[in-house]
Amino acid sequence: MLITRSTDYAVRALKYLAEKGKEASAAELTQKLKIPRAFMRKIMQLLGKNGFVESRKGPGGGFLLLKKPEEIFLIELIKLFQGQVCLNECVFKKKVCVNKSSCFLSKKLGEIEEYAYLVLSRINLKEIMEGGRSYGETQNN
Amino acid sequence: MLITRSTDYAVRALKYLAEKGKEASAAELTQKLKIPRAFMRKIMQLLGKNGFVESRKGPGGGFLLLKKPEEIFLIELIKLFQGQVCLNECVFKKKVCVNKSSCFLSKKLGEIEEYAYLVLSRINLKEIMEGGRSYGETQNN
DNA sequence: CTAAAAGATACTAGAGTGGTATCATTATGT
DNA sequence: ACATAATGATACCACTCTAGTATCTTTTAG
Repeated sequence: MLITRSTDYAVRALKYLAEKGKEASAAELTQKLKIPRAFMRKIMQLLGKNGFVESRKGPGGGFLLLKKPEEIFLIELIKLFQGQVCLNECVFKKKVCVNKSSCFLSKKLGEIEEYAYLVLSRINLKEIMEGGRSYGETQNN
Repeated sequence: MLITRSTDYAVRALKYLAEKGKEASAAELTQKLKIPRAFMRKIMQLLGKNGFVESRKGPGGGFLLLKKPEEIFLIELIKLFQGQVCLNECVFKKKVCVNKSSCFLSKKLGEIEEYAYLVLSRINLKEIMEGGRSYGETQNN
């Protein structure tokens, strides 16, 4: 899949932090974004380890956004939560044929991959926040 | 994933049948294409049920291609072996957000999806056969 | 010192993919 | 008629990935 729930939750959480402009705890994120708590915590930990947010323990602690929204690109989050995006190999996890250079089908799939990679590389959090007011504000699953 | 092994095997089998121009048994396909026999049989059965090939039981029986290579589109095989391809919903199985109309991210993912769908819809077996001589002739996995 | 937070880590459930196995059915050739 | 060679139908298995849970430890505010 192009985007998994983990990546999506990460985007929602970062968006929330960016809009709030202040620290927020996992409990708050859980409540506001209606994401399972334990899952949210795991996601925040990974975001913390990778420099997207800073964490503070203890009462009143929580997570603080470390980057500007325009510096956070979707492709980074996809790589972080769904694994390395290696062009012409695993973006869509195709295992089609060994003769990549000469195989027509592989070339066509590669084109799709490149297009996807390009689009995903350009999307940043700022755009997501501006482009769709509703993103992350409602959800059913 | 964009293309699974089942779909890939189906393409290889159809390509083989098209090149041979005559009936071939599952045993022959298995041997020539180096695809696990039981798996190949399952794939051929599905191709048979869906009008791509005709099957003949009994000694000397096998499978005969029913369509012209240029009439077999990759998207059909993908739908058959990987499920319905519903635009803006399941091509990449994204479950991102409910507000599809207003969500920026969903729109962008939809663009990728559309592009992929378009490319896949245009690829037919004839092109695959002509475009890459090596397709299906070697494989390691 | 207590409680509230995050850190670390291990575990579980369900779905999808890739593949196997078995028995039933049909057709061929002698 | 009969043995055999083929497909049809169907059930099952192993592995991986995603989504989510649970538990125990560490840090820190008041």
